[in-house]
Amino acid sequence: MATGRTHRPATRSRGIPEATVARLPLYLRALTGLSERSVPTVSSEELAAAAGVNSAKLRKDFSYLGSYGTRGVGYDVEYLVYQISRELGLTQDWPVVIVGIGNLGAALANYGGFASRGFRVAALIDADPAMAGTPVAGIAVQHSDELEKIISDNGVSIGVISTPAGAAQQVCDRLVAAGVTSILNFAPTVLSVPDGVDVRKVDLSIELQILAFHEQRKAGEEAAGNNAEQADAPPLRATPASRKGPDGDVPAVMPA
Amino acid sequence: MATGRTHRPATRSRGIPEATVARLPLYLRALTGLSERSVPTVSSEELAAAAGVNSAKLRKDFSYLGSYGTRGVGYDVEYLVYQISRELGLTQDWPVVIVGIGNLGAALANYGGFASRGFRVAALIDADPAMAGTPVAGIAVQHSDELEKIISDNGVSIGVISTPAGAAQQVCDRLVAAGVTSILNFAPTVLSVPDGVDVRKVDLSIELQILAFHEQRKAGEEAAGNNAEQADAPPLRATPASRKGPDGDVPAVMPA
DNA sequence: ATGTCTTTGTGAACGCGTGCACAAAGATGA
DNA sequence: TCATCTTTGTGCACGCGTTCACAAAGACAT
Repeated sequence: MATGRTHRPATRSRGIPEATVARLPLYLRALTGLSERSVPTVSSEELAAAAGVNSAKLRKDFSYLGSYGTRGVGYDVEYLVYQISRELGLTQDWPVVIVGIGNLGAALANYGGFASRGFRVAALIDADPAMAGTPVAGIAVQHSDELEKIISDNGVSIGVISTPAGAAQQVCDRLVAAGVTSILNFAPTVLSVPDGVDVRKVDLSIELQILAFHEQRKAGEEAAGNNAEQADAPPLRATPASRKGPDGDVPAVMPA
Repeated sequence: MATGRTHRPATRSRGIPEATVARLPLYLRALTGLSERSVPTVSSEELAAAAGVNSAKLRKDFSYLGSYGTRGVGYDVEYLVYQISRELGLTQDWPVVIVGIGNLGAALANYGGFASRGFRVAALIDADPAMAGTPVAGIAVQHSDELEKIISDNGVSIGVISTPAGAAQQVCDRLVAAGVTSILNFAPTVLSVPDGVDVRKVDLSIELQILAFHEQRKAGEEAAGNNAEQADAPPLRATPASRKGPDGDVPAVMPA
């Protein structure tokens, strides 16, 4: 998962653990698939396999929602779809604005999964006056001057930021001031928001770096298998290449 | 954060906790900013604020890497940048392939943060023959027939999947068979991979649903403030709207 | 009606991650 | 050289999340 949790100060919402909430969409997706194939009931074991989790975990997750299963049989697919949808708040309509219609913003606007489950793109907003009026995914881009009015008129409470990093905090502030209380941030920056506002961030670069770490570790262990010494030595695979970053990435500067 | 962790079977790599690894890129970004402004040293308190974390957590994270600070002074910025980069494996070059050049794939190819830190887009691959040869972000798209050869020739170990959900598992299998051992998955599917292959997923839809949950909770609590009764009742804000899904989303079916 | 068999729901144990609070370390100044 | 002051590094406790293992519950057959 490429998501970064941000400050949740031990506020277990209505008794449902945050970790469970994060898995509910996963279950919902698996259940929707079963529903489309007209499967009437499903056991915790089967559903867990489809969602890629442990069956005990799944049962415990569902137990936070209530006793929706039938012992000896399993769970009623349609009923569970409805219960999870309701718990996640997907039975109501969520107007969403996307700010920053570059490559990524356009991709998000075109993303089918957006509209499919209660989320409706209320507006696309960009700071470039030249973009105003241009249709993207069938919706005309509006200039950021209109931001406050759009939020207010449409009762938008969820905003997506896909601007460059430099503009993100400013856009965030305006969204919050206009009434947005949930933000999905794609810009590589730490956003600071007042209490009561939720921020989730999606950061491609961080995900890649985490993968690189594990990749390097695999290569290091492999090399350690050949070598006799402890794996504490630097991995001796490939050329270190001595990266020359833009800001003078010198080999190493011993401190003091 | 919009990332989904996937199966890490308690394999704390080289003693560095997974949670710490996930934060290292955050620190690195903050440090790079300081480095560009030629700040020589930084205290754990300052750096923690810049990265949006607790200072004690930051110090503990760094303690897993070694004792790189100087008591009474703080951390040498350049030195720390180098150490974290090395630990994350960013001092070497990582060729990456992106499979599925739709809106999202194109956005990823154009994403600057990609190339900036050791990651190099080795190839863009798409299944549509009509796309072959089309330049995206300055790189000609290649047909998926070439996938195995590209992976092999360039020594690619990291693959990004931005195909539709239906094609993801198949692409994943081919990538793994060709030698890829780390996958960043943008398709809304659970990928199954053999042991030794790392998968991280980025799922926009899941992030939005988590936000919707908290948003609904806020609205519910607010309503409970006005109302006298317990907050266990359904939130009475806005119209439930009775979503009519594509697959017959009837109000509710009581089980048995 | 009774017994068997399947599957849920959960009590309990364990491990990881977080944050407090403080001792150790070193810089700085007299 | 010695005292003071700042900041690191970490021992410890606590809470959340995960997993095991099993009793309770219900379906189904006889």
